[in-house]
Amino acid sequence: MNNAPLTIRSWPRAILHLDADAFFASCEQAVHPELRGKPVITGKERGIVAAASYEAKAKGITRGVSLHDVKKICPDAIIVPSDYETYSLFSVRMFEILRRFSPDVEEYSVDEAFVDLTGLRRSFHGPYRMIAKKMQETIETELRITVSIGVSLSKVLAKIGSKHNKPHGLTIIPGRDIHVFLEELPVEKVWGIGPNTAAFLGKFGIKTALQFARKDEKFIQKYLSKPYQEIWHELNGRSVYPVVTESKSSYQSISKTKTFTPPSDDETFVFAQLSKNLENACIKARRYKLSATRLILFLRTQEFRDAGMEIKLDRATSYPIDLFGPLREGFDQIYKPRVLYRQTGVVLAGLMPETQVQYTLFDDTGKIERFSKIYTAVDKVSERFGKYTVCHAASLPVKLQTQHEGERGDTPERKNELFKGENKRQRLGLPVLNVKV
DNA sequence: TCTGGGGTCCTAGGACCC
DNA sequence: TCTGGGGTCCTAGGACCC
Repeated sequence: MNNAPLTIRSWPRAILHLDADAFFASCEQAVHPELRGKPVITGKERGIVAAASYEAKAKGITRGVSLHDVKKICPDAIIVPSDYETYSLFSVRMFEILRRFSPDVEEYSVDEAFVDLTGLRRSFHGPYRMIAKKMQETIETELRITVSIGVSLSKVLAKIGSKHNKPHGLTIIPGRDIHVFLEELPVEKVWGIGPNTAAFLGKFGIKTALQFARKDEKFIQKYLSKPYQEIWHELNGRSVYPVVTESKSSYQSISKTKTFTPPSDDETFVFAQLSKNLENACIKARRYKLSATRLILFLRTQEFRDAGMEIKLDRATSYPIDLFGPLREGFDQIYKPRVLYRQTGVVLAGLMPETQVQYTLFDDTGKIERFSKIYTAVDKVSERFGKYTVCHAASLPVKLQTQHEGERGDTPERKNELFKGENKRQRLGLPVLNVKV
């Protein structure tokens, strides 16, 4: 569909990439000053390290380490559960600050952004380094977290820059210095090149990013597909990837998965997990006014073997009640008794806008309308009183269990004068502050 | 990184049509 | 019955990202 030929954008461009340092842990330290300077780890709810503060990293803690091991490596580590609501508020604030400098801000992930600075030197009366420095200072003083920045001719190079010096780094890679930064960089560290492609390139003697960038175009076109041709151009300072300003408004697919410990072979429990996945995915679909035409479900065993199946729906829907039948049928086909499962998952795919759903003569439109009313009401209740105030009976075993464990609910927590009185729903309406420079 | 949770895009190949 | 050429749509699966 999107088979547009590769185009190189006008150049030279000035692209900035910003990456927050140890984001989750930094947010915790910003909100709780008593944690500053201490080894802080988030991910308590999962049992493995989600983020580690630089103090913790210095003691040898890395992402993914089990909390059990953390206590051995670093007994004084402070372990807290991840608080996504707060991190997301920091994230919004961070993007807001960037937009004071340029309207061309891409919110790439919760802790990363690209900004197109091309042409801004004039209005800021100074070099790109100065603009970047100012952005960094503003974020660091207002939010009390640190960020690392890279500025170069393309997104791929800007990313290399922001990673070059962390934390609190600011790296400019001008065209004439590109080779300096690529020389020592293993090719698999380049954004978009994974272990598979790195292994393939290795067969041609390409080990570093510079060796890859220096290959001639004929070679690139003969052996590599479009994404890698694009990366090749970007590494050579020719911008291909634009900074995408529009915020995400739609989805190709919506998935919900859940890993549970310990693994279980209890059929009712495993199905309840799946059923909760389905309810969550449907809630999200309804929030974006999307309906699914395909339902994918899968189970993962303790040995990481997946069993899954895809079901085509004869009518697009976002109501669990339409989907429990197919879900159960699919489940019965892939579930094996006496096998230990550790994860379930659901994907809603083939999404289309709710308004475009076609009904056939055989659909009971009266019934559909009633479902619509019921779920509108359910969504309202959830919004006011928290998720899962109302849930389907099939998901009940999970709900009861998590209540028993005292799982943290969705109650908005206000922890800091930084976000006094704000919660997720309000944050979208935050005023945008203007800055004079 | 022996393994969280949520996504995207691209390509090849089959089905079907003229 | 076999043979061409050309196009579209859809899907499965690979590869990567944070």
